[in-house]
Amino acid sequence: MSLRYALLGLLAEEPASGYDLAGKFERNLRRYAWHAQRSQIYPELNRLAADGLVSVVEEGARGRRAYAITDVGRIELRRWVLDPNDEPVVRNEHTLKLFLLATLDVEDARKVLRQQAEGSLHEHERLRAAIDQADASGRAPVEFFAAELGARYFLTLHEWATWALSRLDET
Amino acid sequence: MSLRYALLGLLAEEPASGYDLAGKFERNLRRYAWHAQRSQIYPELNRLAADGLVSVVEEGARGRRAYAITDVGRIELRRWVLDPNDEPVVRNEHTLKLFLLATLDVEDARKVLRQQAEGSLHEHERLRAAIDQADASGRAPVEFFAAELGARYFLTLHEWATWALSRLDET
DNA sequence: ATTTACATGTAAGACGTTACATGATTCT
DNA sequence: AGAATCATGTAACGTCTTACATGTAAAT
Repeated sequence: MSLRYALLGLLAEEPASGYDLAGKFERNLRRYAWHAQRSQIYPELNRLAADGLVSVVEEGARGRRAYAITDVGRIELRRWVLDPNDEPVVRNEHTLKLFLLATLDVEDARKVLRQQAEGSLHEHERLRAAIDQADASGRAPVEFFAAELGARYFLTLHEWATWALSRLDET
Repeated sequence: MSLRYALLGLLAEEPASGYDLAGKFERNLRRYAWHAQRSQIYPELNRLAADGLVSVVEEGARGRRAYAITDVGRIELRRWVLDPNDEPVVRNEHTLKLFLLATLDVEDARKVLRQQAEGSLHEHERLRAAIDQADASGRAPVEFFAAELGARYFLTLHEWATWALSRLDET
């Protein structure tokens, strides 16, 4: 059911079409939080509309339909975000591969860990620069909390990969 | 197909039964890398055996069957782990909720962040203690790497939530 | 005129969850 | 003797992916 709330969350910021939302998933969510294809988004939007959580607010060119979150949708979104939810399920193929590196021989693992250490440091610096630029322009801080978490996450990944490399060197 | 490789990776460490593997998922993978239920693990083990990637190495009490990875399985596991695979898909309900914090009002956001700061510190300490214990008894690298990244990840979450709370207090 | 981007969907099959089903062994 | 844990599975249902299907508007 997370897809439903991801859509509500994106629509809570501004009205958007299914096509727009697919772009938002791609740009803002898929690397850290959630992924969805268009073929999943369109039917779910129709279900959300049928349930009264969103409504069509604009019909544009090429059959475009822009949706907005309703008051009922906002209440339901808030309920879900505030719900403590222990034991959330995580599926991260990238992290899984990092764990399984330890099952390969040392030279294979070293090579990939070096790439990982480098790549995550680069991602960290990219996000940090974007945050600093946004900070300077004096925007509302809460909008950048997610970016800050991303930056810290990639730094942690970098440090972990470096640590894992040193562990492999010990043996 | 990730489940298949998660199983191969765990079996690359040591032979195990489906029941054992469910425990390994629960303890080592589910919070940051991958999750699987027993009802998914047993059929997949049978498929892996049929494909010659694992084999039954022991039949014990209560119908227990321990599997070991085969040479073919090891080759296939290595191929998958080394495969670059850009754009891996992430689904993390917890992170999604953190991203959607921006849609709540400040008091609600504070509430979530306090829960987050407390919960992630607790998880960090739990994992760090488990690592210290494992360090003393010399456990398998896969479990060790997983726990270390988990511990670092939860500490990062804790620090981020604390930072975000202090940011909210500033205004 | 042609290409690119916009725009919405359906269908088949793969993957994952929840509930159900069964029984053996160990611990207290 | 009873409870907890070990141990393996199936069935129904829900979610997600991949391939297919269709057409419009803007840019070059």
